[in-house]
Amino acid sequence: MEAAERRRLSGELRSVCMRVSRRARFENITDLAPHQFSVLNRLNSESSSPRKLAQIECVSPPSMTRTLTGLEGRGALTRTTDPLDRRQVVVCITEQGRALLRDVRRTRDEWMFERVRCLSDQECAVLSEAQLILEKVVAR
Amino acid sequence: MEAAERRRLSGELRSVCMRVSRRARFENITDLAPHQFSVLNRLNSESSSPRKLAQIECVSPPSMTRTLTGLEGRGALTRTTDPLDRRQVVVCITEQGRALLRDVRRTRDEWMFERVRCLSDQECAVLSEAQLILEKVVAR
DNA sequence: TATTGTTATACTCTATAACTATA
DNA sequence: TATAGTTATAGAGTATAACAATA
Repeated sequence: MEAAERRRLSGELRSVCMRVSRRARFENITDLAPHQFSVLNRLNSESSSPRKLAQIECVSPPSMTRTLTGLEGRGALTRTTDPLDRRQVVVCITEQGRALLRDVRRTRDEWMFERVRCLSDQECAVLSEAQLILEKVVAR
Repeated sequence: MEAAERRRLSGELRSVCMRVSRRARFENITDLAPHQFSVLNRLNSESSSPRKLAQIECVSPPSMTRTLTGLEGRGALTRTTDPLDRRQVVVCITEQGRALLRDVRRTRDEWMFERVRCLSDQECAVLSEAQLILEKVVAR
């Protein structure tokens, strides 16, 4: 495939991915803000500290304090002092937090599934292959 | 393809589209906020009024006023009174606004193209088919 | 009186700077 | 003195309610 054609494809793909993303997010009011979801999602993999979370999320420490306070107030995470270095705080997701995360994912996925279920087997096969390629694209 | 498998595919696809979207947007500081881009993009197709824009963008009229004031201050659009109904304001994109829009698109598409250019012809063919299917998905 | 757009005001999320506690 | 986290304060974006201009 020529470079010009690839450039056109890139633009179209980027555009359609953004529209899928936008609709899956906006058409489902999950009452969990994007930054809250992102932090909770991160904590689902492993516990962390406010500072590390702020760095990973590219947000200032005070902003992260606020985000954590909100999630803590909803029982989605706990903040405890690190016994080895009492300056640090250990942030852990709770079972309630995990449940919240599952709800959000389910709601978003539901939007997509409603549409994918109407496609032909052949179309699904193409999307299945495409998904693997896009994983490679986004991994870089 | 079975429903369970389709459900899995939907989830994976939704997730990868969101990651593509996020990276294409965040890794390019374009100095045009998402809501500004969206409005300007709309005006690129046709001129409109603040009220119509607020409805289309699902935003309150005062918020739209603010957004328009910001874009007007940058010379990206003009606001003129409609001579036929002097209550209404006609919002038009300027040549400077169109140039701004092109810049943002180019920067975002460049991120995608850098990755698509490294794929095989076969992979591009799959993505090309997938793009058309996703257009159908997102149109619903 | 109804409609369009803006201003007034408040709430949320963001940031930088100042502060507290610990190392 | 340096570091982790929070509080103080200010700057964008959002909203609803109140207002001015026009129909």
